[in-house]
Amino acid sequence: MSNKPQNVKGMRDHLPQAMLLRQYIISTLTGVFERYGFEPLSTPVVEHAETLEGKLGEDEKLIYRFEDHGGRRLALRYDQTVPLARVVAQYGGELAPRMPWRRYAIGQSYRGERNQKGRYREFWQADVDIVGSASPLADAEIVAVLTDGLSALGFPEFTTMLNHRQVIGGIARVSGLDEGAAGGVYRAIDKLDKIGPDGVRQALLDFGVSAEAAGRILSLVLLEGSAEGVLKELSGQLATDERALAALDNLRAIITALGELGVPASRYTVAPRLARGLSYYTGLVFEAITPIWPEGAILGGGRYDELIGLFSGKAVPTVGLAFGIDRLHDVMEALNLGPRPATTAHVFVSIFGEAQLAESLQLARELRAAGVNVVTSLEVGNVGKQFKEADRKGVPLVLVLGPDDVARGEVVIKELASGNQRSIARSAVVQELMK
RNA sequence: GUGCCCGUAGCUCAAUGGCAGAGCACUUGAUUGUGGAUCAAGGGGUUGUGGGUUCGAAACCCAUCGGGCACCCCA
Repeated sequence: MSNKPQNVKGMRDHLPQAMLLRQYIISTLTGVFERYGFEPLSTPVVEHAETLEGKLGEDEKLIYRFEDHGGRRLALRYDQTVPLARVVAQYGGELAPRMPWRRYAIGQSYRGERNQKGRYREFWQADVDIVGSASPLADAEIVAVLTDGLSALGFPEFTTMLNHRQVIGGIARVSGLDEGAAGGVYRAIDKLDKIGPDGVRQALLDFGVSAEAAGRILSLVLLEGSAEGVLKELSGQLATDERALAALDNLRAIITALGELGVPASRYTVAPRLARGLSYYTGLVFEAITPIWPEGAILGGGRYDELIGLFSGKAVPTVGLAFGIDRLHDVMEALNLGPRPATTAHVFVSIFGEAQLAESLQLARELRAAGVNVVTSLEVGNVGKQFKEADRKGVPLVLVLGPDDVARGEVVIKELASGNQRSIARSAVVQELMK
């Protein structure tokens, strides 16, 4: 530790190669969010510990807590959702004209888990929420943003699994379970993809669920196929449970709106097995999955109509989702998606010799003023070495202003990848490179 | 948070108790108007860190920091 510095466990450095892709992801998603009229919000990563406490259920043990110099009990934010709730309560009047408020927030959150691939103690999320609307249109719009976002990033294959908290609740109730037992049952169900139907059956029996009830739960949870078909089957099976029927109506309305928003039916399924851990969800829940990332969801979200009311005292219906930037990055890396520039500079301006120094820097200035990313040599002379530097750094173009070129009023532009070079008029260079 | 595996040059790895090495990368030169290929030379290490065992430790033991995997949970 003393000689070789190391990062803090689970907290990662992002070197330029990684950052270029991460910034692409962030700017692409930002573009999608703003096309839907979402507005940016930024809050500190540090909150009062009590702001985060009492919102997350068992996950609270993962919160980073500490005391500051003044003895205040503080915590690093666990997600962007609870801070959003705080902001809505704190600035209610100021935000009122924006309601229903579409807001996005991109930044890091912290969870004290043991890290694994795709799971870090500091991680970035792009969080998108619609605050102050209970309309199924809002739920559908969030799913549409999800679909557009992944499409804009170039994901070829992904599916969003949709479910509703009261469908899961209904399954538990018609199987004769009380609400108290439901939590463990949801967790068992959520593992279906990992442990298989028999594993879930065993887990249910271990929870004390009767064999008959376990069989019934399994048959419901295993339903799949077209969204329409699954909804119809669930309606029959859950006919005695009013809340579940209302939930199914809600899902139908959301799916109808999805169609109107242009989300193709191939992009989503109704999946009764989807539970999701966060305790604050009250309605729609969803997760996007992609076949090449079996480790888990690359994003997830849902409706949480009560969380924001915990601070403000009145219910503020809200639906939202979080893109996991780190997982998106890992998947895109694996699939070779997105642009892969080696560096930010597009043009390397070499400096032939002392006599050409001013002339070369002047050209660089003009290019920058025109919006071209330019790096200049910091060494004067030895053009061969300068070419080597440009090549090593991955800058695509090298400009040479040698004595002969300057005398002719020309500049040599060489494209390193192809090796092609040509000489063009000095006066035309800026125009040429702006293309 | 629990369990298991791992940490040697910038990177990938070798050396299993007895001289710390290779490939790639990097620097310089062959090449004073042009990178990549080739050839030659060179720099680079307290073997993550601290302690212990031993005549002798990269190797064995303990602790610690970091990485990976499975639980758990999730983005």
